[in-house]
Amino acid sequence: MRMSQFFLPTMKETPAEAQIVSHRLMLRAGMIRQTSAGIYAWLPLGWRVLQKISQIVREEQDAAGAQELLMPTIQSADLWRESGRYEAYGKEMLRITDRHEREMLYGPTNEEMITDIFKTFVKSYKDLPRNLYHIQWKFRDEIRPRFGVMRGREFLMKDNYSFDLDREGAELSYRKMFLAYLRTFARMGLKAIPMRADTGPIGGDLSHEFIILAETGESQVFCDKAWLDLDVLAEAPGYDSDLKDFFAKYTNIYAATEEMHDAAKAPADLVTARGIEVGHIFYFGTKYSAPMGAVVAGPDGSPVTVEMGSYGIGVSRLVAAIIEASHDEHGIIWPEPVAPFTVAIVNLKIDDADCARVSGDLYAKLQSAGVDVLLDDRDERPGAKFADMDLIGVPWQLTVGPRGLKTGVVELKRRATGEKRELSVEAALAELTARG
RNA sequence: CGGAGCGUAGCGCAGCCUGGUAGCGCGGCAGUUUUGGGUACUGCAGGCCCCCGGUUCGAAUCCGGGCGCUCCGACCA
Repeated sequence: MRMSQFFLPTMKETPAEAQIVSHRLMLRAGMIRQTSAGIYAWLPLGWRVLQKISQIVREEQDAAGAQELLMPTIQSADLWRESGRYEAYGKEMLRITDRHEREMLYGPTNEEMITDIFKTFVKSYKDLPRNLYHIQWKFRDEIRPRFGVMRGREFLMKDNYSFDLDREGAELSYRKMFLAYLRTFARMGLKAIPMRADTGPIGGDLSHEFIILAETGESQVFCDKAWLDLDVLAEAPGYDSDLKDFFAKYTNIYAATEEMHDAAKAPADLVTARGIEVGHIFYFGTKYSAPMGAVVAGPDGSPVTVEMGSYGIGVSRLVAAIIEASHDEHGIIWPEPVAPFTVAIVNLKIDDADCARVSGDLYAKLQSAGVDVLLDDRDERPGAKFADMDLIGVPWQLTVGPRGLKTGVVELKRRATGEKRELSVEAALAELTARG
């Protein structure tokens, strides 16, 4: 992307309404635009990040055996009457009436709809297990939306639903999602810690919240110091195993939210920190399948009510959560896997022939190597360019200026550490091509 | 949902008390200048002063009603 063409409205000043650092930085970096209380438009830079995050979520869901589909945002009230939640859900549900006076709603979640789809088509135990997911906009009419996309009313969520013949199968599905979530967050550069949770209105008796640690997190959490050294990507077993040992290991290390914390059970090496909830998984048995009649024929021909679980990741919240966990006074520090661009080329002097030629050449070669690259070809002062790059947090920043080119070098800066190195154009190209 | 505020240029704000030509900084545009971490100067453009009604010769300003937004608390992917 050429920055001169890119729709990127960055700001020097911070809008007054933004209270937390991720909200301020998202506004200043031109990622979002508020359109109503708790409702945001995603501008091109923000949308790129949202897609990067969605893609990682998608890859891990697919690897765990879940299949993607897409359900609508608007649902029928009748569907929710089947589970009894139409009345139970209260004012958080946005209710809509269509031109025929039919009662509709903007989905806050999809248990009813997926159960309806499932029961229509799945009639035999031979078709189990099934795990279906989608990434779709949800609406929950929060009393007080705040903190930007961290607690918006409309938000993008990955939600999926598992269907199994018995509790044993359902628990295996649960463990697979447990692993998938740990891997998903780890791939985004986050330390996410699963904590036993209340099941709340969704119901059920087995549930974990995934909480990432960030100084500015909303809630107090407690965990064993051992969590900080775990590397799930290095040791995780495959999805074809039963995952029992893995699950036991990870659930036996102490971790608790403030509500569940028990000082008597806490280890000596206790870390007290702030956390942000980015995912939540539930096993809830037949809570929806029973009232809605999701029944299959078992091996002996008799009807079996299926065992279900549901699993959610707040995709749009993750954008803010990552910023909360990774920023400095200059701006965002994107972990490379979710960065909107991996590399930025800063042409310091656009009317200098050498600068234009070298930066244009680097840009073309990196692009054809499949690297997400941003070329700053704007007629701005160097200070403004550097400030913008740090604000939007591009992990690798390659500065091409007349001073360096005299001796054939460019400067490569790593956003995360601030480390700068001078190297030849060829060496820079080789190093950055490897990041495609 | 209880409490507290705020709506004036794209953003941050002053003006309102005490009614009389709508302002400042940032940003934008043009130019000069500068050129390796948000340069300086000059000029220009940009406003249904949230909406509706009332008072008044005259309302951004006073009064009434509405709408929107924010903050603090109780609740939440």
